[in-house]
Amino acid sequence: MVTIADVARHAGVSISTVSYVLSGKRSISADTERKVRDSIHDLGYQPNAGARALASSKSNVLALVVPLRSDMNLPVLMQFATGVVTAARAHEHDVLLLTQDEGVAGLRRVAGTALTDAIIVMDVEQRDPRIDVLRRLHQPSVLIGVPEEPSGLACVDLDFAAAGGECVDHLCDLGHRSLGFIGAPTPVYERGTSFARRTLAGFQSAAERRGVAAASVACDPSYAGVRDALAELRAKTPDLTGVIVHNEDALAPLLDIVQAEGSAIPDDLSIVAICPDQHAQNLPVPVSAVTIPTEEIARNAVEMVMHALDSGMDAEVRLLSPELHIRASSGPAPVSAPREANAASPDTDQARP
Amino acid sequence: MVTIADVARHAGVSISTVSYVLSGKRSISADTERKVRDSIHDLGYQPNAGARALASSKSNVLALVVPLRSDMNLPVLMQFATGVVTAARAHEHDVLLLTQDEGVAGLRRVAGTALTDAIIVMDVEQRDPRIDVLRRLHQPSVLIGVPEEPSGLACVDLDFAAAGGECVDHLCDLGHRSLGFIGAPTPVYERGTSFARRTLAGFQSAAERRGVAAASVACDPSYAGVRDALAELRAKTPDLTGVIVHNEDALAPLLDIVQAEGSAIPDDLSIVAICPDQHAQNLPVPVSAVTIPTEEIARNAVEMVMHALDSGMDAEVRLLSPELHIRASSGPAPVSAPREANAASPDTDQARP
DNA sequence: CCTTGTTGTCGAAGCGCTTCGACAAATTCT
DNA sequence: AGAATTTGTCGAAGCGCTTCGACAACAAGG
Repeated sequence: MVTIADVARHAGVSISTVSYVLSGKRSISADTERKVRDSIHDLGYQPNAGARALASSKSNVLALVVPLRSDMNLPVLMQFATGVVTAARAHEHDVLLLTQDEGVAGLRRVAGTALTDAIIVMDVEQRDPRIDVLRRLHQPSVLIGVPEEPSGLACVDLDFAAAGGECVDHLCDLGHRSLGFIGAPTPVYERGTSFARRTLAGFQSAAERRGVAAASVACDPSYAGVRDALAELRAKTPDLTGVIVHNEDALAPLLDIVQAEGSAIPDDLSIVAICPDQHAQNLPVPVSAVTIPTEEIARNAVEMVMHALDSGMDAEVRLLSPELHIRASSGPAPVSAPREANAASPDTDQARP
Repeated sequence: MVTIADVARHAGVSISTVSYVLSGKRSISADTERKVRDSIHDLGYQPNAGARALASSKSNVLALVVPLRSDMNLPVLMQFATGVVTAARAHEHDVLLLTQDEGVAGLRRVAGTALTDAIIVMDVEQRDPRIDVLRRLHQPSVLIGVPEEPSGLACVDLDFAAAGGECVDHLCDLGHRSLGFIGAPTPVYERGTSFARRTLAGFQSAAERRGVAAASVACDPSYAGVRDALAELRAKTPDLTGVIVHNEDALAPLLDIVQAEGSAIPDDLSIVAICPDQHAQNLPVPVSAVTIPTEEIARNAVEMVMHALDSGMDAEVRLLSPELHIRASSGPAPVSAPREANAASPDTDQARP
């Protein structure tokens, strides 16, 4: 193994000089710098991470906590994770992967042993037991998601409430007066998962604002689940003409089911989704969707971490604006009710779920 | 920050004694051990990872390289990743996430700086440029997947060739004489991705062994892609009655398309998949499938790494036996050809793609 | 010309831990 | 009983790096 001492000897300078060439923390003459860099290159020197961490109290490693729940959408998580890694590498940092099931102990461990410099947490719940721990930790942290009480914490996320609202507005602008919302599986709401609740709230308040009928259901990621969800929605809102889907796994089944019953999209039923863009495109009917910009969220999270690391933490809640991409799945509301429903009272403001 | 010196003082012993209590590398009297453990607990001592790594030349961190390709199935990768983390934690190790796009440089970096103790690489290609680097690295590594020339390397994977064969056997045992294979997207094969090629090879040789007609196609993960793939398969093998799908994203579309054209599953067409079990279940028709045991593969990979770490590397290729779960999507071959096809010559051994 | 800075380099003191050799004390063997 | 082990503990030497203070050498200011 080549050490900094080897480089110093080879270059005919002192160890500290080599170190300063590497860190740039003191000025070095052009001549010396060249000699040192040549030696580094010739010897193939790579500084030892452990020694560095010990001496500088910086590990240059970020912890990333990913949920391990079967009801989470894995592709989205994976996109986040790789996005975080890519962004972190751009700032000379590496990423340590932690799973949810280590829970609070995992956070304490990586921070307490100084394995990492900072922590990024995904899939935050409204009242998450981890946020108290994070506040106390002597290590900056950034949440992807927004808890009920975000004071003192840095958070990034898509503005899911606005996203829900934007979908409602889009459909209302097309003349729809009766909307349904297909959400995540029930446990996701019961846990108080931040993004799921915020979208639903955004949907509901926008529907109220626009004065349209609105109903919402949770939905299991199976064909049966989607079938039930759609049936329930229609029971609650008989003249349903527009559905907003915030559930990646429900999208494909929904399209099938609707098609199988002989309804046309968007002529009989308009569909708008909230999901990664790529997902909305590769479906038999390209689906209008509010993009979940996973990469951008990841990049923001890393930038906030880096900022916290060198200028001290500030408790910012950064919500990215939603962006609606209109495709073939949404269109003008049908003139008469699409099914046998009573088209008489189109804007009965329905009960919320 | 509490250091080992604080603990030693608090317990009234020397630093080395505390260290030996922690490592168990020398015998300690029960009395001393208790005192030390109490002090550790009272002070909330957590050893500094960097110092440890420096002194012991062990970082207790594993690198995991995940592919970042859009044509890879993300859920499967995510399952691998969490499986590796969970298994690693059971052995007191953490996992550093590297993405493919750092390539060979990433491997050199983590090994050269002693950031990690060992490397696990996913999505290996037949002639992967990384394997040469891995061989030279002074750090053990385990591949998930099997390259063309695995000598000197440790590899784990599902026995995809056997999996392909098992699917063929299952269908042949049910009386099918004309089989199709729907594979990954074309680029996956072009890259020489290990698992994709091995499955295809297993399919082909089993079909030959059983003397049945067989055709295979690559398939894009979109409805159009699947539609084309099915059409191509039927063109090559007119009296097709059984399809083997090695492409998670093609499964749901395929079921739709078949259903939409009025064919019954499995009465007109049997379908067998190679994918994670969970995926095969949550479909409108539960699909017979050879499980991809992601967690078990991950566990094996970590165990091989651990073994290499304390007993030296041995270049084992460990292939896990496939396990077929029979569900509703596969059944006896129809007595007459299902479509307008010529049922005359059922075992024309078709050309391979 | 002497002070006052600047600039570039060096030596040495850690950072917190592991581990080796030493060595009393306790145990076992002749 | 004395020699030979074994057991439990300690001191100290690193591991490879960062960083602080010191200090020549040289430039600029009065």
